[in-house]
Amino acid sequence: MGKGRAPCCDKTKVKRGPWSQDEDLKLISFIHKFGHENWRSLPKQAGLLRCGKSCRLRWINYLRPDVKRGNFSADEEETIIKLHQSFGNKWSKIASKLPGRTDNEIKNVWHTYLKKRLPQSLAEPTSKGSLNEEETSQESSPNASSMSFAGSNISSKEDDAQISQTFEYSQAYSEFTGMLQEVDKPELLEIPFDLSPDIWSFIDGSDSFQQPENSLMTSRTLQDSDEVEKWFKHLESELGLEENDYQQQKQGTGDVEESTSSSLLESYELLIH
DNA sequence: AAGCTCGTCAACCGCGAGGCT
DNA sequence: TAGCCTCGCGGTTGACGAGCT
Repeated sequence: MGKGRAPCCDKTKVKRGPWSQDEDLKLISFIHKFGHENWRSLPKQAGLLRCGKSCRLRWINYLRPDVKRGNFSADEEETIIKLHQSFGNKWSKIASKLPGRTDNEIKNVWHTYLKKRLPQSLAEPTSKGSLNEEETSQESSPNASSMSFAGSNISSKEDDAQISQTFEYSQAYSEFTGMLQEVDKPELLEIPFDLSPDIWSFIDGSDSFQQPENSLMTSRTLQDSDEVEKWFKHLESELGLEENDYQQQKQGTGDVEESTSSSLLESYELLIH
């Protein structure tokens, strides 16, 4: 380890607190275009006054397309309780067994709700060391980085075995596994309706992204105009926008842009959930 | 209606792990 | 091998809304 800890960012120069819709859009569209190879440099390249950690958290916990929102089902709650018995406060571990759920979300649910539902004895994990050393060493596979969602890495075989023992409903578990494999496919990151770069420029209201030098993302090929048309037709129906509005936005008046950016974000959320 | 308390959840913080030079 | 850097994790905080007095 190095001496001292370099601050992750200059806290006087970054924005903190809740994210605005505009920031969300910038982050979404940047990641859609270029991926998230380097969280530290991402905010600068995306034109965000945020620290990389903040961007990463926002993406993982809220913005990524496969994140499942809304109340936890009884099955999910049951699963969390059982997994907590096995793993203790290994929230990312637990999250990896619940497709679309994030460690943060599970942690919150546990502390605010599930823990209180259980008798004291059950609210504590069965043993501190239930997650053995082998498992721990296998946890952070470096190659999980490029598309590693906090909640969607495929588990090791040892984990699988343990989980299978933990679950009585092994069938449900195998369904989970199948879903996880799906979720781990990078292409599922894609936002519905494959959009052309032009559209993304329009959505975030600028062409100001700095192309990362070593971006892994291949540049998107221009989609045929049918796709674009489909997208706008969909937006129009979702948002009740007139085609005129689109023309105005292309010319770019501030107010219209702002309201549209929020509408588009809503639309995006509608589409992915 | 106003003030207070409590619950929820998004976001922040600090640390350890591990890769790279 | 040491130092540096980034990422991911888990604990904690704080804003905000709902319910209660």
